[in-house]
Amino acid sequence: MKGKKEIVDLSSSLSEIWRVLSENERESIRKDARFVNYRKNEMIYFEDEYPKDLMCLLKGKVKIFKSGIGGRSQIIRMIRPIQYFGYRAYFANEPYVTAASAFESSTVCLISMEIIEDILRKNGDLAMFFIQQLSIDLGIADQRVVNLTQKHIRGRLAESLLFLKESYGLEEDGATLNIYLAREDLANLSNMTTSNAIRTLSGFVDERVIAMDGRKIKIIDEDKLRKISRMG
Amino acid sequence: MKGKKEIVDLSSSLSEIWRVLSENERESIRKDARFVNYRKNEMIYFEDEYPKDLMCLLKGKVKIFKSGIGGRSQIIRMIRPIQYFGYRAYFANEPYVTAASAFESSTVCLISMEIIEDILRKNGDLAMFFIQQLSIDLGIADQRVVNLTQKHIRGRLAESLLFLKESYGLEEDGATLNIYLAREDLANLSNMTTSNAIRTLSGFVDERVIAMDGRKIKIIDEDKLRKISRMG
DNA sequence: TTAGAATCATGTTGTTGAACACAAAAATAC
DNA sequence: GTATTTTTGTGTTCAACAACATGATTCTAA
Repeated sequence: MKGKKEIVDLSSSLSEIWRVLSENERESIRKDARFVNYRKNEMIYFEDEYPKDLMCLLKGKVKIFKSGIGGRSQIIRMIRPIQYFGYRAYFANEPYVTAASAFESSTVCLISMEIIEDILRKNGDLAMFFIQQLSIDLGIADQRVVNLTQKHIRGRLAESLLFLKESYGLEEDGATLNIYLAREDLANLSNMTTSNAIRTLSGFVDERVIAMDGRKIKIIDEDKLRKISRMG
Repeated sequence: MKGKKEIVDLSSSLSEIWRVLSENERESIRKDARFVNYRKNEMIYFEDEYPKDLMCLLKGKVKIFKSGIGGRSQIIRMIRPIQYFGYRAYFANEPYVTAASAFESSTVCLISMEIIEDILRKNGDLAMFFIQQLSIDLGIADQRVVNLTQKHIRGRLAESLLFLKESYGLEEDGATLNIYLAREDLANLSNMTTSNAIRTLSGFVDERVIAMDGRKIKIIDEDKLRKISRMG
């Protein structure tokens, strides 16, 4: 019935929740699932909109951000493939308090939250999946409050670089971050101005902690980076 | 079987979860529920401990905090009676990343998390209760990241005062905050040093936004306080 | 019981350093 | 070749910190 372009294999794409579902449950999700492509920098949802769908990133990179005081934006989290997002606001019964945009060309699978809620009310394993995700994210958010408020500028930037490494990994050379961020995005991730991101990055290059080539960032001395992240 | 001192009525004390439970489920909770009193400033749990129990504050006030860089502590949230806490770490399968202490003499009801997990895997309503709580808290944490990092010192303090009003209400005079915090705690809540909390509070008194008498804080001009909180 | 000691919370001030705004140049992308 | 991004420099603001003063409370030993 739905478009024929869905070559995507749901069972492997949504693996984490697929595992815990019955055949019936899978069927109702199959019927509803939609796939949407977003171009680089395209908005996926906006602050204050009402959430309707669970989203699972299949391909690409997505940033979740908030516009703060004077429109200054703060990146809250970054999403990588096979991560779910967009469900918090629905569960809290609120409009989105964040916005999401495709950081690079991305594919997202959408599933109606109402269907998900129906299923999880009967399926304890699925309920536990969301409880666990939310609990992990809440722990990260609590840690982030302390990191962003108490660490100094170098520590915050070092931490962001390590976070990007954990999230998206490295390229074949085993050193270059597998994501190319504008200085401005790096700044929004680390709670600093673009100027300071640039200055501090240059500092790291001088100290031979990283190397840069345009937006490519190579981690030279990860131990030292960790030390900076802990101390400053 | 259990101590006779439990005059506490579980059905009204745990009302929010009690409503959604079957008689069987209630019985297994009744059998396990324990009541513990904590004196002012006594620790309830410590960072890095393993979580075992769901906690429900029945009486008193509790603060959840993290020790950050150089032992500087950051208050993450404040708990008021009939709020649940202590479950996040269990669900995330982690040791506590925060600590909790009684802010004043408090009574807590403890229920084994294993029992709770067993029940919620079969009871979709209970599962939704925790999903909703976690979702709300995660939204607050995201907002908090922006508030604490982007607002200026006056805005952060103003926000904390309004938060305390929302959380614990006012005394009979309709103006005095129904919680007496040390300047240090106020500072830890607002991400500033004790000196700055004192300085900024004095400023608010000069501007006739609040009045102070020791630890008592009277909100004189709530509109102005809101304006300060919004503007930064 | 009370004078004094010790401790802690509160309040004040000056200094220092960090981070920001602004501006303007250089490099790069489209 | 125009626009955007990146880079560097300068002056200013702001908040952390240290050092210190004061007052309240608790403890203790005569």
